[in-house]
Amino acid sequence: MTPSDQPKKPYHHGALKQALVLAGIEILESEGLAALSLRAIAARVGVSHTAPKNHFDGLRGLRTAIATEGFVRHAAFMREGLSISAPSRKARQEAAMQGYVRFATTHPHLFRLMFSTEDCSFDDPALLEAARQSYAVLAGISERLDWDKSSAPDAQRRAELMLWSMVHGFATLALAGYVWPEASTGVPLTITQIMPDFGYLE
Amino acid sequence: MTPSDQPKKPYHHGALKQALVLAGIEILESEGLAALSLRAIAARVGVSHTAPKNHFDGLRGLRTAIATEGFVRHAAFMREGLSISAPSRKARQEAAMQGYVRFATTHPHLFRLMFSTEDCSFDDPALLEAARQSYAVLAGISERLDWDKSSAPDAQRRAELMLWSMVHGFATLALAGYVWPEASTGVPLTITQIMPDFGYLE
DNA sequence: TGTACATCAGTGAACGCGCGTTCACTGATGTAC
DNA sequence: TGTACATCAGTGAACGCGCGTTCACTGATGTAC
Repeated sequence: MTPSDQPKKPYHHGALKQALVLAGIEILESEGLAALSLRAIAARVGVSHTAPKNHFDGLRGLRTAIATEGFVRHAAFMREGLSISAPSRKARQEAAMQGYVRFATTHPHLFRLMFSTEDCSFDDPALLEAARQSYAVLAGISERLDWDKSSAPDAQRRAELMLWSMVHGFATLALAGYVWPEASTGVPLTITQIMPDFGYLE
Repeated sequence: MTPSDQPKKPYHHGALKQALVLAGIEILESEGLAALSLRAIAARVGVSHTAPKNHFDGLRGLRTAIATEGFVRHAAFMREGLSISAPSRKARQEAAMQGYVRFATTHPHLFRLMFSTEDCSFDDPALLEAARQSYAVLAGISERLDWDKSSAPDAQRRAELMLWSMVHGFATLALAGYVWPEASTGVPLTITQIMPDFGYLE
């Protein structure tokens, strides 16, 4: 047994950047956005609270990186739904939107961070690319949607934004606990239950 | 000129409770939610930072009162739109939803506070009542909406929640700057431009 | 009408807390030769 | 292969800041008689 076989705690972490992001997500899940400080994240990784400065431009940079990972998982939730969906366009549409909502309700604080101008820098290239991947999934299920019998040149983009608004609003209101009491009375409603059946072109 | 005619700064404010709420809204408009502290609000009114304790149960209570006033104004925005709208149901629907979005974009931080579980107590009776008034406006424009040709017993409630989700999602995404770049390319879209024409029963 | 007294509303100093930042430092790693 | 040196990554103490809370207080108001 050579000395190199002995367990040693390396001075350099090696993968601190990713470890900080994962620790940040864990803190979000268990304590919420307000607890997401540089000191708390560093402490969870077991590192000095000044260490993140070597990898991120302050708290805002780290939060942006966490939101980026959030968008990656967000897209994965929707793709996972699609992967087990029936092949019809309506079924795929429902599957993706249910994935969207399920992500929000499963990771409420991460979801909030992902859309918070206050906490994230939306001009960060990595964040934008990850967000774009989420949008691509949504755009995919709104193709040739016959939502207003219109063939205007921007019909596709309007349909995307309509579906996106609906599912995002539903998820956001669910997280807020449906502020208006009337909205949550009676049987629980799902995004599928409130989605109109738009039909498709062709 | 009697002594009582002289201007005097009364020890008791007289309307401190309402003054604190209004000062809080002003701080939200100019500095955002993070700046909304007890000390900042009290300083703006010109009062000791411990004075609010006599009227509110801490920062959370004051923030809840501010959100309550927010819902009052939110409903007023929608009603104002309705008051100058054409009488057709479609026109009224568009007017109310435009009012919803206009409130959000005009008062972004107040709007965020109103739907933030972290900052407000949604079980506060005054908040609930004010929120209910906003919901009543939305519910009014979704009456007998023929959105899915369905006459299921919960059709009305589902229609309300669908309209609410759509307009709330649109407003929220607008505030987030349409995180996905593709969504904001080309001509700017309004809630009216993405709203399907659902038609009405009867 | 006047007096005594309880209650209400606001003061201001002090406290402890967690925060992000700065700074001089040190150990680990990479590279030129 | 070895040496020198620059750079990278993380340390830990110290700092100042704004925060909400506590506390003893005082001035203003209301009420009982």
